[in-house]
Amino acid sequence: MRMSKGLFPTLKEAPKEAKIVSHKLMIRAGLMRKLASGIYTYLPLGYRVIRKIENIIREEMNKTGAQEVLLSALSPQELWEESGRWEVYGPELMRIKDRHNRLFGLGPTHEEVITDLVRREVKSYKQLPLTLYQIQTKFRDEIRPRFGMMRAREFHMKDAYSFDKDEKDLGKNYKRMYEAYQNIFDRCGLRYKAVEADTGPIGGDISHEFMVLAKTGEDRIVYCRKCGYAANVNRAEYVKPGVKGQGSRVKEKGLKKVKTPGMKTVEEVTGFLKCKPKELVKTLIYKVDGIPVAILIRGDHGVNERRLEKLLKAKEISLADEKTIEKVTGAPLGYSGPVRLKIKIIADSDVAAMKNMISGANKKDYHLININIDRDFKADKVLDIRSVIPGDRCPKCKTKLTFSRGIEVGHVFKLGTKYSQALKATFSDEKGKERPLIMGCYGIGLDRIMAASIEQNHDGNGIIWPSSIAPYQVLILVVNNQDKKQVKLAEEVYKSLEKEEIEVLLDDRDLRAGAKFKDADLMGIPLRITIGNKTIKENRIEIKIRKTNKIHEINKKDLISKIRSLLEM
RNA sequence: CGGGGAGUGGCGCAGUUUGGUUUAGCGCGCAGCGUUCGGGACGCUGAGGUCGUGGGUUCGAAUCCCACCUCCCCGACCA
Repeated sequence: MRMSKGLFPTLKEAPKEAKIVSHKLMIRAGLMRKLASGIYTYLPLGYRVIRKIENIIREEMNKTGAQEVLLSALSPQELWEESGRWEVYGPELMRIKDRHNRLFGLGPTHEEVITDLVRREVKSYKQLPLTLYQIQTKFRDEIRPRFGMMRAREFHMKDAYSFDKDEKDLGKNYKRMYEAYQNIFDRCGLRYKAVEADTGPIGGDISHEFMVLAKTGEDRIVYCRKCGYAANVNRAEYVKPGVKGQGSRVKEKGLKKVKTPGMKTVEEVTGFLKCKPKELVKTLIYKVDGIPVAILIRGDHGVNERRLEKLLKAKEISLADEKTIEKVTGAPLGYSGPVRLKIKIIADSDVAAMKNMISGANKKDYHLININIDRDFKADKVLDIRSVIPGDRCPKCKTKLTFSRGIEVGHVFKLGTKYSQALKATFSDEKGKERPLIMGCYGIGLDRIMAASIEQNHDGNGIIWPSSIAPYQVLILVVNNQDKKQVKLAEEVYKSLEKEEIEVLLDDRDLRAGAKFKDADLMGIPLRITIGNKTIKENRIEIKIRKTNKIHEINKKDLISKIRSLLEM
């Protein structure tokens, strides 16, 4: 491609709305432009990257034996009602009406549509296992789109769905996909971790997220450097470091009620009472299988709901609504406390070790100070239910856990029969018995791979693409466009690369050399061939590696082989 | 949705506090001519703006008032 003939709009300055590097660089390098909040247009350069990523994914998916389909983005309300998600998904599901006033959802994910397809076409265990995938545009009306393509309302996703006759086969499929995902992210040149994850609104039992390690990531993860254990903090297991026997020696002070008008949150209360969050106890009212239970957790800790669910052997837990809280505590949200509470109380073990704690008084605008366990209230159970904190150790090998931030680029789930049961997608097994299909689902965000790659691979001058997803492999820069010799040589080199099917960009724009150099660095093409006076004089071709800044000067006849070997590095 | 900030040529900004001295300005970019040409050159000339939108106040509004729209940031069932 000749740059003089195409659209390559680079910018010296990024628009002020862009806050993180990948977003800034994607706009500056002319990969995309914003259309509306969370909605973007891909320019030629950006779309080439997306297609590169798409092809890597396609190749790896096909290797697993999965087949590619294309499902409609638009799907009828009735289908979503069958699964219950027309309600459950909430405002994040974009809905539109057709001219007959019939409602449609714009697909944020496609479990319903694929399950509908398969329930019509698959009748027998002989047709299983079956895995279908698609690479398609998705829509999610994000509560707050941000960071450019990182959290957009319209984005691109590969979603795969597996159908099996039993759990064992699902396990095999899950493993196959997990490995395919590793291949994909390896090939894209990302540094990532696969972590144990929560299943969220998609549902299912087991799931792993693939997290690209980056400071700007929205998720927090922990991992063990020694044994490789890794999990999202919201569900990470841990072993507490040895507890120092202090606390027991602290003298118990007298219980006191204090007025805290309008102070509800930990921040407000600690600010008002001039104390630290760790002296406070949060009394969270949960519904455990429908029954209200009070969970006591230290002010600076969070609840690991996954753990709680497991330890209580509960099917479903969730925070109670405000009405339930008022009924149970006799006070509005923000003033709950354990003293004289009539429901079951479960305390985190860190709370059990506290003395003279502060909590709500179960009365509006009042808190209690110097609360002590056993004296002022009794906990029905003491459990380790807080979420992981720095200092905690690996549940498998007891090494201290490392904290990091991650960008979720992929997620694999074992769904089980959640959707097949709701949509009555069944098959006949070997004995002729009708059973629901066992499902798995597997997603990858293409745009996020692109953004995450930039987060991990850039410098002060711009993007540094790994050659696997670079929009072009080589950029030829003509230093002086007026110099006929230079132009002629550049054309010659350009044509020889094109002939070899090396993806090449020729910067033949009528700009000064400096501007072209800046743009070349910004766009991050892995190899740059500079053709200037020096080239002509010395009769040697100069190749610069974007990543290392290393310059190779070679004879013209070795050009192609040198480029090939440099690209394979 | 709650809180904060911002909308002035394509991009980045000044001007708004105290309405008139601005014919609305600057840098970059864009067009033409000339000189230049290995890391965002220089000179001259020029094009491009309903100052987010709609009302209002006033002799006079980018500037004051009201309403709305858009964009960005922080937070969101953690009491």
